[in-house]
Amino acid sequence: MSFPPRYRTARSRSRGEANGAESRARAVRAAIELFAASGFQGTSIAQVAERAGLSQSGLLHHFPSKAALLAAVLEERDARDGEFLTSADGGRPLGWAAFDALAALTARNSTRPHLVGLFVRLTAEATAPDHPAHDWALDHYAGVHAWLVDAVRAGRERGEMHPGTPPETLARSTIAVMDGLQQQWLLEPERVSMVTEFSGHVAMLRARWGTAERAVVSPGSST
Amino acid sequence: MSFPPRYRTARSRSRGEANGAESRARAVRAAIELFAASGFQGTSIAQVAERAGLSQSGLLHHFPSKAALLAAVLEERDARDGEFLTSADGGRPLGWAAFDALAALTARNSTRPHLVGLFVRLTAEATAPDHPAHDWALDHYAGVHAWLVDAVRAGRERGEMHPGTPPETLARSTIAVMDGLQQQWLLEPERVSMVTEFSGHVAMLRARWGTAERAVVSPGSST
DNA sequence: GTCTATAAGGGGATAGAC
DNA sequence: GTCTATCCCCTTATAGAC
Repeated sequence: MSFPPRYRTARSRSRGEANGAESRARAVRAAIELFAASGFQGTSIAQVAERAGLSQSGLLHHFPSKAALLAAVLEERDARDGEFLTSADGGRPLGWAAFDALAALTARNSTRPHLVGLFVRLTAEATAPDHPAHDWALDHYAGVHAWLVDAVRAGRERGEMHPGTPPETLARSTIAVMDGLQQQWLLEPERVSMVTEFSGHVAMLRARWGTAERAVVSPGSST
Repeated sequence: MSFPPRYRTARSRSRGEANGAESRARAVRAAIELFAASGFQGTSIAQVAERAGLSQSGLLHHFPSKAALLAAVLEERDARDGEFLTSADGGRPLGWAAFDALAALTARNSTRPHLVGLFVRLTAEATAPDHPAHDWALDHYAGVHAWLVDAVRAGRERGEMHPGTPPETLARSTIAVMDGLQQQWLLEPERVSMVTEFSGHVAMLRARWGTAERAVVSPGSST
């Protein structure tokens, strides 16, 4: 049992000691930024250490290997945007509300290039079965896909969506649009607006699968 | 001036000599496969050399640097699927025909995981401004985007598509769907059918933006 | 908890023989 | 056109001092 918040004292600081948890957190933040910019394979732990203000071995004290550092990074990432897809009360948005939640997530993402870069690069690398983030990628997609499929089923039952709406296909392609837009936006941030394009996509889905209960945009209208 | 097709003779073979063009081509093929599986950063030129049946220096005789090898790989890739988006007579498909051409390309791609892996990994890496394939990625997206925008404009003028159809947004999101599906398919080839999902997407676009001149799928129908 | 030192190997690229 | 030998730097990881 240790007393939770240990702050640095003048004495400990002069001896080069720091709060371990603090150093660890700095390292994770540094790793997110560097993995985001150059990928996991394209980043060395020495670079991460330098940005975190640690020596390479100092860093490896907190994470036994580079893969362990990656695991910590992924955990942090999921924590940061998993909260976004569940409301404060733990309930999940259903029907069109789920698509609106994704649009909101896209809007937030467009202010966080770090996290987007991390995601785009990592999912591409992690396609390889032997990549340390491979299982994470599988879990991630399984989770989002199931979440969205459930939301569409609920939307159908509530009468927000046509009975013929295909949940799997809708989920799959919507996730694909998000990922593809992130990729294009990273490449040319000034030319591509993730928010506009994704909102357009959702509007189109509403026009195709929405029922009269909710706004159906007719061809030729703006927005 | 050299006499174009130089074949290996028993004598040259015994001296360890081979047709240069042949070795070069083997190297490019090997590089495509390895870059596809592990990315550019994740592949060493020694690995490429081994697969091509050359020593590392033998490989570097044909390509002065690893980046030069990458350039050759990208050139080869573009040659292989650029032909697909222009008809035999050099004309380009317009209106819905362009989307059908993309669907056909998707079908072909699903038999060529090598090229898909190459594309997905490389475009993700190449998002970084200092990546050797960055300019290629910019050109690639600019080209496909312009191609599709033109096709949609033509479709509107022909009356195949509603006058309110937004060319840029439609192009952007369709490309995003393709890229995103490729990514998901690479991760789980057995669970994801690029062809089915992309065709579904195109069918939805027809339902939303198509005019009576062409089939409009009504909600609830299959396919 | 953090450091220096070092091991042990891989990376891209060059020189020069054949 | 291809090879062997070599250079030099960067990589991950460990040992042990403080």
